[in-house]
Amino acid sequence: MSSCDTCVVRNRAICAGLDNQEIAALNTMGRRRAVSAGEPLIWEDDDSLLVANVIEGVLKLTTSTEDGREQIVGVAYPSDFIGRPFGQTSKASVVALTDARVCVFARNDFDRFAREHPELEHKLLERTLAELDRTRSWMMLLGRKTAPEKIATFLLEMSERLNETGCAVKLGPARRFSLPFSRQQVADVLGLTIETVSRQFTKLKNDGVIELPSRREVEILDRPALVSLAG
Amino acid sequence: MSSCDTCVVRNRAICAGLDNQEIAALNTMGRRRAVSAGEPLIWEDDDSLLVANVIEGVLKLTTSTEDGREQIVGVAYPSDFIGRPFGQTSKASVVALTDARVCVFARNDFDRFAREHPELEHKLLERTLAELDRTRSWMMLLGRKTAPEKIATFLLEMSERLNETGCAVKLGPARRFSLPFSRQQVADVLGLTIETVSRQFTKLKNDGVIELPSRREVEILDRPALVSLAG
DNA sequence: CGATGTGTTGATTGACTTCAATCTGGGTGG
DNA sequence: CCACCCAGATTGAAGTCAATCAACACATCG
Repeated sequence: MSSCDTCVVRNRAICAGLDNQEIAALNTMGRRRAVSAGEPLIWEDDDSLLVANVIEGVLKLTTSTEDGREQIVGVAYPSDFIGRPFGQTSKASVVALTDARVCVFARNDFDRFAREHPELEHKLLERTLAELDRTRSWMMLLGRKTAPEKIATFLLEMSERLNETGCAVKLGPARRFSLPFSRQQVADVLGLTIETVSRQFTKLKNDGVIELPSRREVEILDRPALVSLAG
Repeated sequence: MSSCDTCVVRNRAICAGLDNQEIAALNTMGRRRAVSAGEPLIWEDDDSLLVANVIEGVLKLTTSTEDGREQIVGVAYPSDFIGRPFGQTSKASVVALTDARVCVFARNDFDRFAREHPELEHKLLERTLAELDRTRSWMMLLGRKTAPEKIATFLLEMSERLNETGCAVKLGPARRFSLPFSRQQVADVLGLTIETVSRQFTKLKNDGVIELPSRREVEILDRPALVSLAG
């Protein structure tokens, strides 16, 4: 009985496209693990001992300065791959934002397996290239955009990313969604302070661009306005 | 007569480790191209038609907003790989900062060749993962560091990167080097304005941390101070 | 030697942060 | 059941860092 058989991200994760024998081999190497909200999975600057596929939930990748400033450098959704294969240390911490389930592998085992299975490495390469693209466009946001632009861009990105997590069918961007981030975490994504995030949110609400049914809920009332604000 | 035979980055670029037959095949696909300082090689949002290895010189990867703000999202040195394989469009422009020589491939050809040569894809994966690490640590700088910290971090990174370009032997960081960037370009790397960059440079000079023999030259007088300022 | 592009320096402004007070809502124990 | 608690969020006032605006310096090149 293979747990891969029942895996909901089986067709979207890097495992997609592997044959039954390969899946079976991967299955013996990996194991499921639950990570509850707030719990860390990987520590910055630690030896890179494990890698994983996200099955369910959302996790943040962060780097910190010695004096405690934090920057969220990536967000992992279901079917995303996390950890640092082929490297000695992990340059970012990984912490669950929501309760999550992941499929973890010892990095050594995974590295060896990947090198023997070019199709898997290719999937990983495609994913890494896409992540690099996304990360670079986020650099533009961090370096050159104003607070209002950052918030607008963030909300648009959220409304897209949080909808992909469903099924294979490509849905449009969500009109209403539940943020997996606290205000502080939004600030850590955008390179702002919690107060600035709060102020910008209420401004958008007062301007009739969004509605905020609860702390974590966002409803986009005027998407074109948001797009125009995103710069 | 293969031009790869005489290639100075042959043992550091992704071509390293390929056998003679593979090198010969790559050689028929690629061609050398000179790019003079300021000349673009790839345009943002254009179809991704070519990829390349940097043989000599330094190039910048940039993204821009509609209203002309620019952010440098990466810098490519000799032996680095540029362009977007396995993707329809390039998300960043590539422009030469200095006179440069590159070895370009039609993306189609390269993609096909790479898929048939797992060792090459593996090299590319390792490179892409390393670049992602570097990019993420730059996000921390952009989002959370102050102007003095940005400048100090930048100078330290320059003193390291500009020395790796030599030979395979691992040299220590350079004490003195020539920036491949104008003040405006330094600003575009750090998410600052040209005036702020200039002021921070002169402040470091007045504090005896660095010397500025000419506009492009930098000499590090007090590295520990710089490390401590980098935050 | 002027012309032009690049860099520096100064004065002022403004956006975001910081500091501080208050609010809110979900959970708990009396 | 509801008063209380408390972390998270909002709002306000004041401060600061970097941007902007503006003038000038310097080098390179016809």
